[in-house]
Amino acid sequence: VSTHAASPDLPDASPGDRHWLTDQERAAWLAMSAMMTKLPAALDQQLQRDCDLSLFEYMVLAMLSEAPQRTLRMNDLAALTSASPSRLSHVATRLENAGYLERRRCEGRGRSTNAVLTAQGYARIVEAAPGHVAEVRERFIDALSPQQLTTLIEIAGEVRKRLDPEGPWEAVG
Amino acid sequence: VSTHAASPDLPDASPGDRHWLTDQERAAWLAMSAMMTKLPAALDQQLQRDCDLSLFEYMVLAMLSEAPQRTLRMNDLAALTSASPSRLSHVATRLENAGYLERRRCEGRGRSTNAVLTAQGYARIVEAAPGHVAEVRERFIDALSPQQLTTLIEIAGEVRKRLDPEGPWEAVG
DNA sequence: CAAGATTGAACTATCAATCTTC
DNA sequence: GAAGATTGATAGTTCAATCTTG
Repeated sequence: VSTHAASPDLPDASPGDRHWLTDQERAAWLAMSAMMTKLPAALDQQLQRDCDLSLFEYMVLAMLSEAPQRTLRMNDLAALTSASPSRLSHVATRLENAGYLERRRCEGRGRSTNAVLTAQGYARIVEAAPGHVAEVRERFIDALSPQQLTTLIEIAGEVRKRLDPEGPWEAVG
Repeated sequence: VSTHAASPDLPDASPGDRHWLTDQERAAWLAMSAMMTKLPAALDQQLQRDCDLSLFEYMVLAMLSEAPQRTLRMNDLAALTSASPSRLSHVATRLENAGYLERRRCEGRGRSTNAVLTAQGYARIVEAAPGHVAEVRERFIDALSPQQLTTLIEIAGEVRKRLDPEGPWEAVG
């Protein structure tokens, strides 16, 4: 019992068991499940080993490095990194203590906070990027054909609609 | 700087910056990244809210429920759930204390340990399954066409080759 | 009082070290 | 001494509560 009925060779499988997913659906889900677990783990390991950064920390610094003025509102940064406000806030505290970013209250109209990448933070991401990108290529991108990449973009788009009832602004970055 | 060059409108972008990934590759990676973060989070939430189980705990119980004798060696269970031995061991301790599984030394030749699902554990997974499967359908499976599912299985297979140098035994379960 | 953001407490995962068995 | 498995310490995430501003 996970996403389908118990194995038929089990003598005491519940009689009411039905197939919840077809074989194809089940295969897709299990494959996706394994990939979602192992791919981030592999990228995390490389970053920890070579750069003493987590994948999430990398994402935060990277998104800031690409933003105009290297600045983003905490709220937007959370959305770009798919993180909860709480998670981002904790990590921002660490990154701020490390000297990689600064937080400033939005002046003028002000209930929001800006995160700004420091020069040190920019140097850090520039240093870390090549190794990370190489890992993304080796473990992910280079494993796939252009057509598979295209389909994957479609797939992720469809899934996002189911996860974010509210709108995708547009392409990120 | 994340997986490609810094934005062109940045006055002080490093002159040596190059495109690390093509637009398509970058889009695929960012889309995948968001999906890998949000999909497990959504499934976790449903299970926590309705069943007081984490997604990983669910997977552990589910894999056991499908195994012959509802029994698996810890090592195999770790592989099936894409977890480190350490992670599985900690969770097994919790699940054992909750009465959902038992651990027994493999008798006869014995450096390995068996995890056995209890009747209580089986009841738990049977109870949790419908809600979980409904969520998997709503957030993932039903968003995709059969063709997309097929491609996704291929994609995950290719990526797995890059992540597990060693062999995939065969279809899981 | 709602939105944006942060905090502290409880929980979970990861890493290195350990223990046992072959 | 290596494989299978576990443990304890450390680090990170989540949840609920809080604080501030419009």
